[in-house]
Parts: sequence; structure tokens; C-alpha cells
Amino acid sequence: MTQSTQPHHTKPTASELEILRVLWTRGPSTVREVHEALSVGKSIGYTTVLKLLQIMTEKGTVRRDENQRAHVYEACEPAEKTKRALAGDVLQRVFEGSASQLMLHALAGRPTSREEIKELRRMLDEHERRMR
Amino acid sequence: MTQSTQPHHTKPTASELEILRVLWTRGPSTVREVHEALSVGKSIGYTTVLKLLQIMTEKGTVRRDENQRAHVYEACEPAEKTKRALAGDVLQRVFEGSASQLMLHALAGRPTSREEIKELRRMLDEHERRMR
DNA sequence: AAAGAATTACGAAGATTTTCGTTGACAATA
DNA sequence: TATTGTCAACGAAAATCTTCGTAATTCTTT
Repeated sequence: MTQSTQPHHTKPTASELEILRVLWTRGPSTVREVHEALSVGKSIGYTTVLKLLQIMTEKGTVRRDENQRAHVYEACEPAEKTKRALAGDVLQRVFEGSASQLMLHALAGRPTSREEIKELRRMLDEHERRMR
Repeated sequence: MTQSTQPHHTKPTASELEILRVLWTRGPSTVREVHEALSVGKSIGYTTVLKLLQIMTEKGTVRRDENQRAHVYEACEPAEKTKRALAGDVLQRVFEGSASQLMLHALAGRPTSREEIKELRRMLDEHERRMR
């Protein structure tokens, strides 16, 4: 019995992220459920999802409950934490840590509603309030 | 003579991005120059950089001037455009297009100065002003 | 118990990324 | 001109990612 509970410091790959998103929104899920969720958007084999989930288990990205016949998978880290890591990654790698540069380019790429801007301001206020 | 001038719609990989960043800041550069710039931060072989640059040339990410003995490489796309694409990519893949969510998580990851917040507000004002 | 359905385990192929070593061309110089 | 240094080209190995097919296992229903 070689139990490997890795610390999970690795950035999820593109397809791992897709799976994580399903787990985050659905909560603990079986392979079948994840597969069905992903199948809505694109064609992908059942065993592909299974394998991915197995690999992610090895990596420590997800954990599984084997008590049921169909194992139930669950993300180890909460969505917030992983999203923070991913945002921070781009922030560093692409924008040298400048949040305003990141925002500038994020907004530039697409039409932004006035509502979105408002939301951003609210966000900033909130953040500032919290940081004092 | 098979000249392949690809349209470059591909997202640069992690190490391609490192090279692009050097080219963006230094401007057109030789392999040696790029290699030296990268060597500051980490250990990497000369031919590794050369190969990367050659691959990027095939992909159409960079172009090269072969007139000099040491070829001179230059990014095809301006930094702005690629950064926009990368920001947009994370925005979509991780945050379902919500800029405020992106910012929220980007800021949450690290200490933010009051100055930075101010800058962000300025940026929002600017953006809003320009979009009307 | 036998047959069928659902599920996991295993292995592997193909693609892509990352990294260099080696070779040969060319150039500077001793 | 012979030697030494610089560079591009080429190929290839190792690592990782993505995708499945096939086999084995387990459960359910005849």
C-alpha cells in the first residue's frame, strides 16, 4: 500500500481545470457525472475523464471516496484558492505583478458593460475597506 | 523552399513567453542576447534558447532577420496584443469572463498598496471614459 | 449461477514541450 | 593557412499531457 498524499502545489493543466470547474460547481461527483457535465460542451470519452481523475488523484489535486461502487471525486483545494493561484500566476508571468496592467488588458479584449465597471469599483472599495 | 508564414493564433507556452518578454523589452535580439537575458534568472543552455526561437519562428510567433551572421529575432505581435490574449484566456477559462472576479482573486493573492488601488480606479475611469 | 451492465485499472499511443549534444558552416586571428 | 571561437541546423531524448482501447472487477437481474 503506497499512499501518496501529495501537497498539491502544481498548477492544473487546461483539461484538469475543466474538471475542477465541474467539481467546484457540482460538488463531489462520480466519473459519470463529470463526464456528462463535460459532454455538454464537447466530445470526450468516458475513460479519458476517468484517467484524468485518476491522475489528479495521484497529484493530490482531488481526493476520492471509494466507499461507493462508483468512486466519488472531490477537489482538494477550494475553488477560491486555486483561482487565486491561477490569477497570481498570470499576474506574475505576464504582467510582472502589476494588477492594473492585468486589468487594463483584461478589459481591453472585449466589450465591457457599465455594470461590470460598477462592479469593479465596488470590488475595489470593498478590497480597500478590508485591507485597512 | 517551403516558406511558412503562419497566422499565429497560438497561445505561447510558458518558456515561449519568457522569450517573448525579453524580445518585448529588448527589441530585436540575437540568440546570444536572449540567452544572456534569460541566464540572469536561471540556468539554461544556449542551444535551448536557439531551438525555442527556431520553433517560434516556425509557429510564426517571431520572425528573424538572417542578414547578419547572428540572426536577429523579433516578436511578430506587439506585446499588448499577446498580453490581451493571455489575460482574456484566463478570464474565460478560469473566471467565466467576469473581470471583477479575476481582479478579486488577483488582488487577494498578495499585499496591495493603496497606490495600486488608486491606479486601478484611475484605470477604470479612463476605460469608462473611452468606451462611451 | 449465468448474463449483462457499470465501473475501475492498466497500458499505451500520439502530441507537445523542454532540453541539449553534436555537427558543420563560417569567421576572426595567430 | 591552421587554429580557435561563434553560430545555426539537426536530431533526439526525456517529460508531460491528452486521449482511449481493452481487460478485469463488481454489481444487478434473470
